[in-house]
Amino acid sequence: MSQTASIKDVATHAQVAVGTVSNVLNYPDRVSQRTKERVLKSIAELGFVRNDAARQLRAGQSRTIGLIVLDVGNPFFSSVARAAEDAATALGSVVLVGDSGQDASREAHYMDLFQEQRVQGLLISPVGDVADRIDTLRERGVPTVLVDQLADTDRCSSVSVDDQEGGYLAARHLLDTGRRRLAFVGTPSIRQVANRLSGAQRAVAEAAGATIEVLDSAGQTVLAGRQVGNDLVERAPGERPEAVFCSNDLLALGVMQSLTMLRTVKIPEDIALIGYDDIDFAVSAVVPLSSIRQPTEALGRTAIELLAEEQESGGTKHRAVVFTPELVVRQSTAGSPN
Amino acid sequence: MSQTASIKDVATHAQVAVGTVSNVLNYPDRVSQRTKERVLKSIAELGFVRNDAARQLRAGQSRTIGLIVLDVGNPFFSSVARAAEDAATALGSVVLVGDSGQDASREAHYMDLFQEQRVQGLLISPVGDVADRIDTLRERGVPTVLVDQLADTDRCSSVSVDDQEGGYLAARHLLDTGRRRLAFVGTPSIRQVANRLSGAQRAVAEAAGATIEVLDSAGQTVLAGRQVGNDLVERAPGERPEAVFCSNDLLALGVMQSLTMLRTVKIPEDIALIGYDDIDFAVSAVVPLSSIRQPTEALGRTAIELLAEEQESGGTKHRAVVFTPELVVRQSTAGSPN
DNA sequence: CGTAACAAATGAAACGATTCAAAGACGAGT
DNA sequence: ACTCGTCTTTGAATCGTTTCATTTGTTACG
Repeated sequence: MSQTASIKDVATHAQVAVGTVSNVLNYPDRVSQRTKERVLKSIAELGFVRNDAARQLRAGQSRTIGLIVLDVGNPFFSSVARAAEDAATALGSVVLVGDSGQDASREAHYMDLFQEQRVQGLLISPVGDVADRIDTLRERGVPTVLVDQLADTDRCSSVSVDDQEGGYLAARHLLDTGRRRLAFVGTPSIRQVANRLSGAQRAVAEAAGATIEVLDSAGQTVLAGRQVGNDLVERAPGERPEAVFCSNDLLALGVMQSLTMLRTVKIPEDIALIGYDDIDFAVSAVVPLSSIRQPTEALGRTAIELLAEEQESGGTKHRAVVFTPELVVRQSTAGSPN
Repeated sequence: MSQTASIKDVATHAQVAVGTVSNVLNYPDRVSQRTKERVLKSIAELGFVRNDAARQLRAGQSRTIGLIVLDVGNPFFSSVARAAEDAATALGSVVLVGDSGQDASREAHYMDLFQEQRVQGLLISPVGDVADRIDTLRERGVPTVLVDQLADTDRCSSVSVDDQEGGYLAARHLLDTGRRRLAFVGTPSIRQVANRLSGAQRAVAEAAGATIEVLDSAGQTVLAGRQVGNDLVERAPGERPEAVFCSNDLLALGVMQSLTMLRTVKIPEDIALIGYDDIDFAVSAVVPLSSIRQPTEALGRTAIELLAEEQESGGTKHRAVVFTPELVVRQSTAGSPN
């Protein structure tokens, strides 16, 4: 009673064989009504709870799906994670979320962990170069889906949003409102960020007399944004960009905090500001933040669907789903300069 | 090579006994340098990865700690979760996060799941009444720590923040700035929320001529807050409260969105607004949001510490750690009415 | 009455790691 | 040469499930 009862204890208590108890649990139809009742009663009395480790050992695979994100504190990722969880639950699986915090070693740590756990599959928004690692995982029968990053379809599946297009939309919008000297804030070592930047650069190249400088931030958090904002404030007014495109909303809100705290710079008159992701908090910012919206629910849901497809095909067929981002204009990019 | 190698395969390949391979992994000192090298080489060549299920089955316990929160999308909880993860990692454990979404059945689902996984321990911020369930868990050797809610110390340990005090601080602050007709927004069915409310009521009782009405929200999200805000906007101006205290910042930001969208109501002149948790986004809100700050990192870290204490004592000794919340005043509660 | 057909229940084997008592190897001391 | 002690290695037993070939029990039919 005090310690955990095993299936054997249940069998003894109900006076049946262990196989019968297992059948009651897994194939109730194979068992007669009478014994079923007896077994269920014993289970209740002993407070028996299946040991998942034993089950998994026998099955050779777990009912678990690993998800590695860049930052769970970012509403974008927590939204994707929740959608994935819901979709997985519907399939009888569970999602384990690991937070790499944009750190390659933490990412590797979680990959090791998930491999030891023999996860059904892996969803990952990678920091480092994980292509080789993913190949070996696939060889071992662990299908992987890249999340928020386009993959080579003959290596693995992916769900992503067209980041180049998103970057283009953002920069184009800033240029359309008359700004010429742009700045990009983010960590281009992350592929998604690099793509957003290159989209922005394309837009700049198309516009006469436009320039874009890159400000590498220390991370993609509110705090990192605040730091960049402080640097901007310290510049001579003429040296400041007319518009800032941040690679995500957290950064943008951080920049906004710094700029509005020191009352010298006005948004959007002096500096226009646009973010990326359109998190819930963007609309209620000091100056409501323009942003690029991504379909987070669709990303999470589709990731699970693709994983299921991979499993069915035995990891041979891959598919890349690409969603289109959407520009959301708010006050932070209103009007035109001067 | 293609499928996963077991310890037996490694043993064969390295021409040693399985026990030796196990020793290389767990007690390297017991093995001679030469065989150790040979075994490690085989491990690398075969790409062997430990099977956690088997290990866990033998050990009878996993290296996993379950954490059930009310809403991972809420930065308060993701911050607590991250702190707990970091503390657990330092102890060689892993935290699995389950999101109950304030739903008792989802909460029960995760409890079942974690019990099947034979987690080392459980951290939970409960929705429903889980006292009995926790008792049986303890009997089965699964220590539990209540997070963000005070527990009876002769039943289980807990880390919390004094919610009554927090509620008192918030309401008192509103009253001190001259407001008399207050409103409380939240879901008092959640214990924490109920405590915040009762603290606020105490403050109101102390102030002459002050009243507080309770607006039960559908959840504790930005969306739920927006709904409440819309209701407020539709009231005749004289019917509106002079100050609103929301049981968390998400709700407060939602209310703020509704109020500022329709330009008729001004914050803080017409309605003052205060939230709870002091999430990162509070400071960068349209009108910077006053709030009650809670020490999230300390909560997460301490939860893990208490769990360790429970484990050491065999679940016999319990301790309740209570932190003190702190009032953070910003523009949303500035000045006084009229 | 014999037996075929089907349903229900049985229990040993397997999954992959860890543990531990026992055996083996080797050198030092007598 | 023999014994003792230390260090290494061995391999069977174990954890709690699921699976599946067998056995047992029951009913139907010729």
